[in-house]
Amino acid sequence: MKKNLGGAAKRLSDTVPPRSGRQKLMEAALQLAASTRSLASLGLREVARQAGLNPNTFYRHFRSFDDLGLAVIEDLSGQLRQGLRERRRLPAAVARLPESADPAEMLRQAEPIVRESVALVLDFVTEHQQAYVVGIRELHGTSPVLREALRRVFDELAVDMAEDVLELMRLPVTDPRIVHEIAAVVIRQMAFFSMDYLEQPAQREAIRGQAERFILMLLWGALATGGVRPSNHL
Amino acid sequence: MKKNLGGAAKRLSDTVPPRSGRQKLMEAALQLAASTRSLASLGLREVARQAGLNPNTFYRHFRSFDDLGLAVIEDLSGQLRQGLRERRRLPAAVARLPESADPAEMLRQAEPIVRESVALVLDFVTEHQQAYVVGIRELHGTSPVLREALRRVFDELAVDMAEDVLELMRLPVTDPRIVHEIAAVVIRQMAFFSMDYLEQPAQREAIRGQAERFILMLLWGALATGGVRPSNHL
DNA sequence: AAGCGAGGTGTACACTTGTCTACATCCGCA
DNA sequence: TGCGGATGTAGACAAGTGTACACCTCGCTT
Repeated sequence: MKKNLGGAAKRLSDTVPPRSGRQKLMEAALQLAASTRSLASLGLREVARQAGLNPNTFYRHFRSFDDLGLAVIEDLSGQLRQGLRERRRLPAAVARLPESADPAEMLRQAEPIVRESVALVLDFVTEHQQAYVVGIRELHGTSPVLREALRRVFDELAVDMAEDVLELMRLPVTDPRIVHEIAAVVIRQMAFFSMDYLEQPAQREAIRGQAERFILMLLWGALATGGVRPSNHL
Repeated sequence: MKKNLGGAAKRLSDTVPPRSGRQKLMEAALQLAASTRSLASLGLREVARQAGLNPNTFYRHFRSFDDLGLAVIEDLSGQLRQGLRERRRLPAAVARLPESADPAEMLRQAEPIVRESVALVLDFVTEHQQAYVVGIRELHGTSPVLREALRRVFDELAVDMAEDVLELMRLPVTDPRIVHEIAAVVIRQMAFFSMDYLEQPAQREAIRGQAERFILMLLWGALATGGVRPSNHL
């Protein structure tokens, strides 16, 4: 049993364009999880059936269900991170904030960037709806392995975002750890906003506004309490 | 079928110290869900076994699994809301913020209240760990019924909190909708912080600090952008 | 005192599940 | 040419599942 699986799992960048077996199973699992239940509680036979494959074929590619879940997450996280990074370069060219000593002025100019970023995230989750929903599910799901993996994905996103914010906005925040902390908070909150956005299409504009306001408020607070000395503008 | 359930459910303050049947099942489900899988994906027989009851007895009390889930959520949400409300009255007597035109001064005085509130929530989730974990799981779970129910629970908490903030802190925020919006954001974020808090006992003090900073930043931002006119202190 | 219904138990059936062993392909390489 | 490993299929097994029907036993009401 062990020999077959080990061999199959190790082939990474093989010539596998006829997306067969492994990939079919992963797609089937994702589709099923998005529409029915959680990734971790899927049935082996169920997935195989959906993929149009024999139940036993599963064993050839994955040794456990967490194994499948990890593969799916890894795959998706790659797509997601790359997708976000690609598009994020756009607004960077559009507007680069000048350094300013006045937080109010700075934030007024940051507003369009925030608006653009929020739109970017919401468009992205709309486009990859099922993958996103599954991801959120598993983030609080039952499998510690998947939880940990997804937590890392989110944290990577937060790091990316923190880098961008530092570079793009030149916020006068002294402690980079604080920036990362804020980024993590924003990412998590955007997870909620995104779920609302997907689930309540009628309220989309309102939710978008909430997200923008939230981020602006937080930036304000960050500048006031974490960056510049409060006495500066009081 | 309907008559049986209704009759059993209506007995509230009856002489039911022999917590029997329905309650046993609910406890079993909660315990099982906390340690093993999600509420919605539990087995009928599994729960009955854990409760030391015959599988068929389940039918006498609940007509479906969502039914059980709803009952559990309703029960817990009652406990939680009441528990929070009870304790929240304490700091109200301790420190009532004086009205002040200076946001910085106001927030400096709000700090202990925030600290106290954060401690309150974190203590509470620690005390009701399994119930809390299950709740979070189902908030993003597969059953739309339970998701909706939990969303409502969280929203009620946000309303409570908004009321308290308005009364306790006398924040000069004009639009009460904004207060509620902020409360909702804080509640959700506290959900994440609480999970971290429970899962990483070694980091507890750090996480507590993050939560406090987050709320203070947000309050700052709210005062600056949503409440008082920005020109006031700039 | 009789009857009724709520709560609880036992048994049974059809079905799904994970896993095992055995058999059939295909492709690359000696 | 033939061989080995990776991939996929077929059938079978015990165990677990949801549900249905029949039965028992209290506590109440009339």
